[in-house]
Amino acid sequence: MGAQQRPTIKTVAARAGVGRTTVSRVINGSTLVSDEARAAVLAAIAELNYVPNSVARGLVTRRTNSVALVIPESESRLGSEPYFSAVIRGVSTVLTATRTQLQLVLVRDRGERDQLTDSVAERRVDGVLLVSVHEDDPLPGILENLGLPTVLAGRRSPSESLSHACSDNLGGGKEAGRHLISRGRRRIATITGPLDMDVSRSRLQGWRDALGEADIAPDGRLIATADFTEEGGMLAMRSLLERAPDLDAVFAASDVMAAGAMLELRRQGRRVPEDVAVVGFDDSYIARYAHPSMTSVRQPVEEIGSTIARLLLGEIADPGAARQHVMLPTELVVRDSS
Amino acid sequence: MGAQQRPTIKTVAARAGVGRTTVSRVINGSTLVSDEARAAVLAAIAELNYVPNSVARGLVTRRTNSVALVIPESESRLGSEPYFSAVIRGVSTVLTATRTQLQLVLVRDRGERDQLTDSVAERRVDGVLLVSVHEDDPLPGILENLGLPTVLAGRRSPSESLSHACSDNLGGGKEAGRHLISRGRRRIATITGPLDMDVSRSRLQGWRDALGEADIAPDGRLIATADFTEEGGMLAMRSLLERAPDLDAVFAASDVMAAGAMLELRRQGRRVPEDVAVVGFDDSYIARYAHPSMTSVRQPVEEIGSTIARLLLGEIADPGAARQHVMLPTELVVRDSS
DNA sequence: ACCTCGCTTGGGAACGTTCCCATTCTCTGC
DNA sequence: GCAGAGAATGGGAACGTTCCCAAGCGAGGT
Repeated sequence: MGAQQRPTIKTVAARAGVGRTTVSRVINGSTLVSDEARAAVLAAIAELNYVPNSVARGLVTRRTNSVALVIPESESRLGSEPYFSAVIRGVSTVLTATRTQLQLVLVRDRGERDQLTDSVAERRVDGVLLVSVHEDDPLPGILENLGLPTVLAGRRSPSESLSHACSDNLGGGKEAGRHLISRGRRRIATITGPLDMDVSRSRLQGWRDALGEADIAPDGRLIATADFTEEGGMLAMRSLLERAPDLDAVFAASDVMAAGAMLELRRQGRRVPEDVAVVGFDDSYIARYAHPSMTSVRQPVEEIGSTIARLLLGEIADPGAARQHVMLPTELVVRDSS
Repeated sequence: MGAQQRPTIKTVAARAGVGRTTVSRVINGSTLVSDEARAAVLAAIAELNYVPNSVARGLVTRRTNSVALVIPESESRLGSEPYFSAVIRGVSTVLTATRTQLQLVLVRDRGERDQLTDSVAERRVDGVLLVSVHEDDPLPGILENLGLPTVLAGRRSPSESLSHACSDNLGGGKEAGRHLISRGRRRIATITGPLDMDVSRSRLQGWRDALGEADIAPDGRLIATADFTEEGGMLAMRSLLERAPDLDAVFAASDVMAAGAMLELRRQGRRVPEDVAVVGFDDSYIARYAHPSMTSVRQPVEEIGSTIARLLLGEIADPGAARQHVMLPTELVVRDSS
């Protein structure tokens, strides 16, 4: 039972006493069908428990009603990095509403990336969402050449040509800097992400702008680069303390790195926030669970997810349409670490 | 450019000077092809940059090389619940290695679930992975009736008939109980998950067993049920403290609930671990980030993910094979909260 | 020298849809 | 009463692959 031959559009047509085409028209909501024919078809569909075969449909329509969401797993582990989970959630919300399937692709290394482009070339998806792209990432270019609609979460540079949604990283960094200054701090360090990513550069620039506004002279010893991991944040903090032992605040470009920094601060006997104030970025649960709870720049990650999904669906529906760039606001959430 | 007509198997055949079938044979690795024909075909494929159309292939083979991973989003938000991220990671690892696509389905409510069964009926996937099933969940039965290979992470009951992988929840609960007893605690409470889930019942039973071993009389006032959320853990803790103010330890069936419990304990002025020892379950980053850091029962979540993926691929390859049940060991990780 | 067997090969059919087009039927207007 | 328009309908072809089967072609055995 259960596994017997499933009905096709022909079976339905026979049962309803009409032709294949009429059934197809009913399924696809064409108006050029008489009421009685439509009723007969709908009855037959219900009786036979018929569901159209989406693969056969895809062969002729050249549409799969599914999009890929590509997440680079190498650099920031899904799970320890709540950012990705939130993006997935936002994307999924929009896709489910439009009955589009979500193909999740975790890319760990180069080999897997090549597989990905194959899979995309196999026309298994109508479009691609890319998260966390580096400036020199070849993937967006490849996809563009394949003529496949592509939308980014984040951007490769401020002049990004592909459609994308990102948060106001410059503004967020500036807000973090201003906040620390307003708390009376003057030796304010920063831990940035990889500098080949626009997120990192923008947040760094925001921090610089805030310091500039307050006429605090730039000091290279107060800048350390890490890789968005806790371990990296720890090491960066250590290096900062060596080069600038008198620092009294640090702005990290992610909560995870800020958590690593706080670990190192405690290890070296510096109190947070009394000796060193800390501000993170993301406002994930890590900020809430941290001890002391962490001040952090909130970015609307789930909304980024839903936005890129919406942009992609638009681009699939109308490939000729103009590319769109969306920037979402950030917001400082003040807690005990600053 | 880029979007011009993509080559088909016919184009390749013409270019290589052979028939369609020979090209197909080369692609699918048949040995019944002469070396020179194979060489010609491979050359043509390379020159034309040909990639087989997987949709057309799927139409005749009735295989899509993609499986669905279904995650109920309602009860435990992806992201705040690291369990799901880890499962996804494990699943993805195995699938990528076998070039199988992963369709991620977040199910929020009944309506979305119905869509899911439709989508499954449309034959878009070769099999389904279900996470976090409740005892009376209709989905496994529906899928079984559709004749679609189905594998569960976790089980509906100890006599689960479908293939599944789960961790040794009974053993884990027992270990947690024994540990607290070994710390000299005697009034040991527990916060369980929903009792219509086997995970919850098994962990509870393990806790009971441990208490029984130590000849501690059961006491209903020491049991509270929550829903695997932080909020729920908080409320459960409050209720426990009301009913049994003399409790000196609590075992929560998840880290998230344990975190909620710790919050409530602190609010009521009980020190952890001096007044009340706390043990969680999962050993997620929440346990590490908690303050004090949390003792927790580690379960190999990523391995559960890779196991169910492997089981599903096996079942797809050989639908007649016997169902398999895998139980993975847990391990107590002792930290400062106990 | 002929038959047979095994290795290669390629054409036809099928998978289940949608789209194009021709056909039938009905109704309107003169 | 008849031409023409427009609505409704259904058959054929196509989408790009795989599978079935028939056929070509040497070689080896009798």
